[in-house]
Amino acid sequence: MIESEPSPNGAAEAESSSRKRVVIGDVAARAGVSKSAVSFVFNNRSGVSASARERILRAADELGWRPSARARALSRSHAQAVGLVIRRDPELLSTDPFFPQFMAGVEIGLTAHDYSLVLQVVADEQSERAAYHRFADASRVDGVFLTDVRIGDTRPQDARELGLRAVVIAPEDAASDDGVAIGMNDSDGVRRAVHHLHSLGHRRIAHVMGAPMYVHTEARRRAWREALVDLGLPVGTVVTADFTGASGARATHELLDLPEPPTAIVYGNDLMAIAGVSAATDRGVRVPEDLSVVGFDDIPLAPYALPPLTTVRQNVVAWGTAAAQTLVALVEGRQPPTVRLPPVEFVVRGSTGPTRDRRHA
Amino acid sequence: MIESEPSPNGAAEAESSSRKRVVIGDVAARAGVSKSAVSFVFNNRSGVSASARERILRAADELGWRPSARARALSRSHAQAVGLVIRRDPELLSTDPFFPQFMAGVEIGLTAHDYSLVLQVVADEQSERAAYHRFADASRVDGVFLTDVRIGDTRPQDARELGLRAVVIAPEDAASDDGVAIGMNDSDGVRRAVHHLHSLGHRRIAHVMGAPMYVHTEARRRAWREALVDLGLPVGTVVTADFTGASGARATHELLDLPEPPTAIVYGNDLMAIAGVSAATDRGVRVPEDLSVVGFDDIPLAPYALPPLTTVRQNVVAWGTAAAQTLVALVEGRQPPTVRLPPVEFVVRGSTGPTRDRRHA
DNA sequence: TTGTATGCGTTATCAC
DNA sequence: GTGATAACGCATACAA
Repeated sequence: MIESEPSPNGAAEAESSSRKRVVIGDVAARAGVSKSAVSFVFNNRSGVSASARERILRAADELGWRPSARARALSRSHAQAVGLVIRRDPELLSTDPFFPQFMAGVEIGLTAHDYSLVLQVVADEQSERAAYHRFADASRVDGVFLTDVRIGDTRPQDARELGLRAVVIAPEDAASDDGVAIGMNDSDGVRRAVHHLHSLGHRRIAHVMGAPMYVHTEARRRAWREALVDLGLPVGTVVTADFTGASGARATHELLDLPEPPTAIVYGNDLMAIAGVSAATDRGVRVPEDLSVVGFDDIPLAPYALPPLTTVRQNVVAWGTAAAQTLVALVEGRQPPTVRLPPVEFVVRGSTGPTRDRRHA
Repeated sequence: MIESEPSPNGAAEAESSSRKRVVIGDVAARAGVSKSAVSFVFNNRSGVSASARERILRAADELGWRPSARARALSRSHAQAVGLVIRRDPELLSTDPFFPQFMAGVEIGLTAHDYSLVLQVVADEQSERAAYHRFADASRVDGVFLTDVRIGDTRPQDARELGLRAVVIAPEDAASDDGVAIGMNDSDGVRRAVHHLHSLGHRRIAHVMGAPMYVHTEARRRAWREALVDLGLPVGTVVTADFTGASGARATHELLDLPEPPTAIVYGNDLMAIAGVSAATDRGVRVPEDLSVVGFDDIPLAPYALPPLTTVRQNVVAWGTAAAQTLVALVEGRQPPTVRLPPVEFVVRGSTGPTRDRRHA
């Protein structure tokens, strides 16, 4: 229970908004010790007797004092905060289930260490660079999360040059050795999707990929391709899209216009997949009778799509927590814990089904 | 273009990660002035000659110096940061288009003033209170945004007692006088939805509302009711849900089980509406032939739902920007600008249609 | 314009 | 090992 009401014996002058801020000296005076003693107690350092510690804690509690993050940041040269720069088009930002979940997970890891998360949402690359510079130059944060990693991304090096610690969130197999990485496992989900489709009898399995600049886009495409090869299936057509609904619909039309259209499509995310179903339906192609569709993300709407969407689910919250723990450790100069991320789940719903010949068989 | 490469004449010792942090004194020395002069220039204050200003800016640029947010925060007793505490269930968080867009808008308003946004995602009320206390006690932020305002919410008062400025984001008509508010205009959108349905011949128009604790839930319900009354229509059935897909589906079944089921339903958000369509379809009720459906939010998926969803769109980004400008002004003791928010839009798509008798007429 | 005190903890140095 | 004292971090406010 967090209560900051002034202790009854504290003082009658309290409660007025003009109450002076309680500072470490007040606590020290009340406990009859020096400021350093108070500081030591609040930083879990030895050198304070049990009785003194007791008095100090009580005094602090009675006065409602907590160390000022501002003063602490200055004297420690340490912001006790980490940053997240999100570069996304506004439209994509509000569909993407990644960031909200990731941030929720990050908080779990940060709150435990009393770190704050400083957020910056930007629209383009120039603002993104500026954002990292602001973080570093003004010493607002000690480290940053790097998400949406792009091919040839220089941010890991940039961060290092700016003196920021960084944790890269990227597909495992794309994780370079530039700094510590939290590995996503997109490939596994896509592989399972392809295997699932194969087991339903599909042989022409296409892929609609997202914006090609991202390493996770490429990771998913590669996983799709490799799974097909492993299964001895022909490598199907891949169409480049950009994760938006409009692009997913367009890509779907392209695929269905082919002389030999696919009987199944693996999409780079749920939004494109659902838009793809919509596009297919518009032209009389039924899902899943004529076309099976697999998404990626398992957005909360996926079960309510018509038909309910078969898709890949990852535990993004767990990544966030792991990334936060890692970054805090890095910032504090500790060895990052080895994280164990939960495996991806493949969720079979109504948008995938047996090929026509199988069904008739 | 933001570049922090050490000036060519800067020093050869640069680039090493062990470079000492450049401080204001270094800039002052290089420019041959006092620290105060440098400070004045960087705070746009008079008292520095044009030539000195010139030298100072050049020196700072060459050294790549910018005032440290940490030191500035301490000496100004001002964090130059504002906070946003998001309390949401993980599931709802990742569907809600509100927060990403709101945050994107907030950034626009904050970046202009060089403020940072500190974010905290929490799961329950106790953590929420703790989060505000942490913000205030540690002086991490100067003000906060209060979103998802609940009925009988004490956060405006709490914030004041904690010494935090606050901007409340709530429906216009629910805005109390506890602090400054940015008025959302949910009512207008709902009213237009009801009028739209009425013009299509609907007379039994139900409402599926979200979690009843929020003032915006209630604002939408009231708007629905008042619109019906204004039009001389009977007040339909209202079912309480909680903004999740599951609750929307359940509520829809409840409504369709009525002896006289509605011919149209206005939902509190798009997720429930789409889940409602799914539920209706499952039991053979066709949308829009047998049932018209209106959502709220216009999520990016709305155009790709089957059928495409008729819904209400608000410019949440604009709110965010307005809220940020207002909060910064408040924090800096200025008169908040009068904001002019764009009106809501009502987007008619395929999920609403004429009633059966109209169509046959 | 400049020197200097100030904000508030943290930490190195010293004394017991 | 306990504890106190003083310097430090860095920019800003205010008197000079």
